[in-house]
Amino acid sequence: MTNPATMKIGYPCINSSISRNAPSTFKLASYSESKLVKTVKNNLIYLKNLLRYNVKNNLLFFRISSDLVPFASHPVCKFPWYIFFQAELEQIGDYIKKHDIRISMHPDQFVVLNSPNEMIVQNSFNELIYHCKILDTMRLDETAKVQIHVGGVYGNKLEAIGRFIKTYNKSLKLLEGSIKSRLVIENDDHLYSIKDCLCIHQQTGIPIVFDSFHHECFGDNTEVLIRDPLNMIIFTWKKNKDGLPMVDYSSQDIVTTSNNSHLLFRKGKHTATIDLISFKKFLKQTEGLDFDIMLEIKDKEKSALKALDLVRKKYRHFVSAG
DNA sequence: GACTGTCAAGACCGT
DNA sequence: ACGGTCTTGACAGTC
Repeated sequence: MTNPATMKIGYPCINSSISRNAPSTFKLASYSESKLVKTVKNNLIYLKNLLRYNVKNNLLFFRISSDLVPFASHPVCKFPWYIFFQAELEQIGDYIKKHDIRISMHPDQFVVLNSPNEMIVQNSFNELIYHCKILDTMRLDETAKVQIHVGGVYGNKLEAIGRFIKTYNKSLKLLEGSIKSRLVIENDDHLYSIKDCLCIHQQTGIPIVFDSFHHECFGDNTEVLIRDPLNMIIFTWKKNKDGLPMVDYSSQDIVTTSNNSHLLFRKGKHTATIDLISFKKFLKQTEGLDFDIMLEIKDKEKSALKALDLVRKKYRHFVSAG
């Protein structure tokens, strides 16, 4: 049985029921140190409010926004924000640890470790260093992960995978911070499948995040199995070191087409809110497997609350017994 | 106040 | 070689 006492439910980056009192970022052209300090200060206040909301509502898995410190990995930023805001970051870290909140971060598509272009790889390193610096300064352990996609294919997937493995095994450990121990890879929707990620795992030991939506989109799957691939990635996580496996979940937007009477998936589109019938099916298919789940759905915390409610009802006997 | 173009960054695809 | 698209929110400028 999936254990509702350990499974954590969360959502990424923003919460639509918590208002902001100031801009979260600004344009590069208007960069200044004072603007950066002001913005980060506000972002940290927002993050604290958001975490308090999450604790109050039992949403104990959260993805911290990559925009916490705007332009942190850009050459324009020489400001040692991690020293300036050290006390506040530590304080947030203490709160996270106190309430046992699971944390992840997800750098944008610009992190491409297997690019043939050295500059792009270097920029990717800088971006990873930035992400880890946040988690390190918060003094979070290795269960707080930074998830990325494998990258491009460049006409030869085998070579591209080879470059990824070489970079991971040789270069990443030379970088500062906890990058190598925090990095995890996620299957994407058209280039690297779970199978491809497993191939990389075999030669690196990198844990794999299972994205159910990308898995459904990948290739021409007519009948998509969830349980088998999920079962395979679970063993890529070392429970004591990495924590529970992470799963990204979102539901397909189903649309009708004019020239076809069947309902078709429009690949890559997310629904506005969680489809509880699909989610129920997902829970049924994954019964007995232990993981934390991140709901990547437009209305963020609202869907997470609906999902939590469903899980609680489904496992009422467990919760009341435990 | 509403609307719209634009934003640091990459890869891929069709033309 | 080049522009559009992916995806996406929110800033910033315009009316």
